Amino acid sequence: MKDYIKEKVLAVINIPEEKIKIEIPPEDNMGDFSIQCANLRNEQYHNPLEIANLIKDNFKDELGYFQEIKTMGPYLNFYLDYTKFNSKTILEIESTKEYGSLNQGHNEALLIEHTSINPNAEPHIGRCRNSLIGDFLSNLYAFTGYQVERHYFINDIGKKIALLVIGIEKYGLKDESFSAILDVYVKISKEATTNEKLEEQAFSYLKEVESGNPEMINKFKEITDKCVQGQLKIFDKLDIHFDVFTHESNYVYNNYLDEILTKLENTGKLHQDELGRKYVDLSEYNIPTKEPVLVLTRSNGTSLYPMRDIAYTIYKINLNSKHNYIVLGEDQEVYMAQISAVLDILGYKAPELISYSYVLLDGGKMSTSAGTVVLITDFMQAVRETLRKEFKKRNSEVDEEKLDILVNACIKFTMLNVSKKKIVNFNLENATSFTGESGMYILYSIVRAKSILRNNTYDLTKPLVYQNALENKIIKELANFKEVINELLISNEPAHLTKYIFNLTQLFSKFYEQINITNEPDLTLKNSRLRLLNCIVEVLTSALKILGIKTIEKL
RNA sequence: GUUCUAGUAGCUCAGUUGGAUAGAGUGUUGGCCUCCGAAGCCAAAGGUCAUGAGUUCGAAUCUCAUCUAGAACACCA
Repeated sequence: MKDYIKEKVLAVINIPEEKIKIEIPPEDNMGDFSIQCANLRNEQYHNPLEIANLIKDNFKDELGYFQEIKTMGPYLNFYLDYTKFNSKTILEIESTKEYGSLNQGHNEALLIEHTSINPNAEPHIGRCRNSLIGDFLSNLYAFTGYQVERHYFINDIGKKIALLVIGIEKYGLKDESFSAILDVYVKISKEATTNEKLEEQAFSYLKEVESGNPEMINKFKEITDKCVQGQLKIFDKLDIHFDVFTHESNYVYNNYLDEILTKLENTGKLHQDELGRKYVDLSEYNIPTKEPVLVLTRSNGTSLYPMRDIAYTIYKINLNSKHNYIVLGEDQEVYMAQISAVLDILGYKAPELISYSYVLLDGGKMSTSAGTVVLITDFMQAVRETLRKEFKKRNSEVDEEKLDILVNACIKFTMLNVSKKKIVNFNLENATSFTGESGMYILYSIVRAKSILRNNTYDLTKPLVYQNALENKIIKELANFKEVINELLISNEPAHLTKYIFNLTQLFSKFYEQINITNEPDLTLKNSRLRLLNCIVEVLTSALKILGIKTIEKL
């Protein structure tokens, strides 16, 4: 509709297309679309009021979408002809398989890496922000017609893992569980702060891995794989899955790293300092580090993480150089700029970075050692208990399968409802509440709608009649879904989608209170309302699916 | 110290490329179940958009400065 208005305005006055901004007026009585004509001034047109009148008088609404076009000061307001617009929108939603998707991806492949948590850590709510945003993006791009491949990088070597291996050799494991491994890690890393010999031993283990000692390599792999299994179990509960796993160690005991170093050497950007460390000169890239370099190797010749990461990233770029995304915390922004610069030197285009801010716990930083951390499993448990209590209060029961869905809905909606760039101030009490702006409210509303749809039948061939301002408003919001999706592909901002979902749900709740459906005596009206209800459910279900939230039929 | 990000109602947050009277949720205070599921709906109160200047016909939005919080900046990953 906005394109239509734009096209017709351009036919009236001669101005650059990008100067025309179609807005949604703040009040319902101001129409459905508007143009602020002060923006259209140039050498030819001076007076906004005159411009508004000029367009109004010459606007050719060939398809008859508008019942009225009015000026209000410098504003030009367009009033939709709802009888036409409503039917058109409802029919489009009913006949489109995935309304909102315009197949923007044209079935092209898209690669995204997210989560990639260190094996020695259990996911907490801070880290899982990465997974939730990553999964949201994966779903969004899949919805819009991309063939999405989700990648997970397993950091199975490095000092921390070496320490873990040493710890298990020293203390053994009380059982095969993930938490048993984590216990050992906590113990050994504490010990390492006072015992310098442990660090030496760790480095010697790493050296053996890099020189290809198969026994040592296996030790590392075996332990980290167990860890990853533990992590994946947790993500499985969140309904988050991955397609491709890559071990960091792959890039260590073959010649891959040497090849990259040779290539870098040929560009003249690779240098070695007096301690024998190899580093890349990034002085041409304006990266805000004290020294404009990126160090790739230790003085003993073993690789540092950036070295392996570059190798891995090149592997990903070779798989997909066109649509390549990575989700990282804001603390990695400068690091990523360094990696991108090195890739640029080597002639590669770096993946597109999606970054997000920290999660603080009740205003303070989360710290594993201080115990001020909320593990995702504990968070899920807390939400589950709150839900159980609420069901009990209402003397109703809920099975575990439904609880799984509800818990996910609460967590995902809460976490994705804050803009990526904003720090989340996490408060368990707020996060587990589910009145108002919450996943529970959304799912509950859908259940109410579905219960009406279940108990009534409707006919898709009968004419559509709407005579209520609220219905007009809802249908306009449904049509807006396409634009929201388009905007998401640019902003990659999950909070925009949660706000849309909440807004539409709220409109539904008003509709539910104000307008009777089942008992409406006029069958045409009843049929039209049922079809509208069905469209609301369709759009909400699609939108929730992008957030990674499933819906339920009954509570 | 340098660079980046943020600061909007008691609390948690929206506010799209500058545009009409700054919006939600939550909490508070009232009201609404004989009626499609009250985990809901309606209403009221609640604001120096951190502060100060500037640009503009017009600023929560752009620029500069200051304050506050967070992050990054060479052998951690």
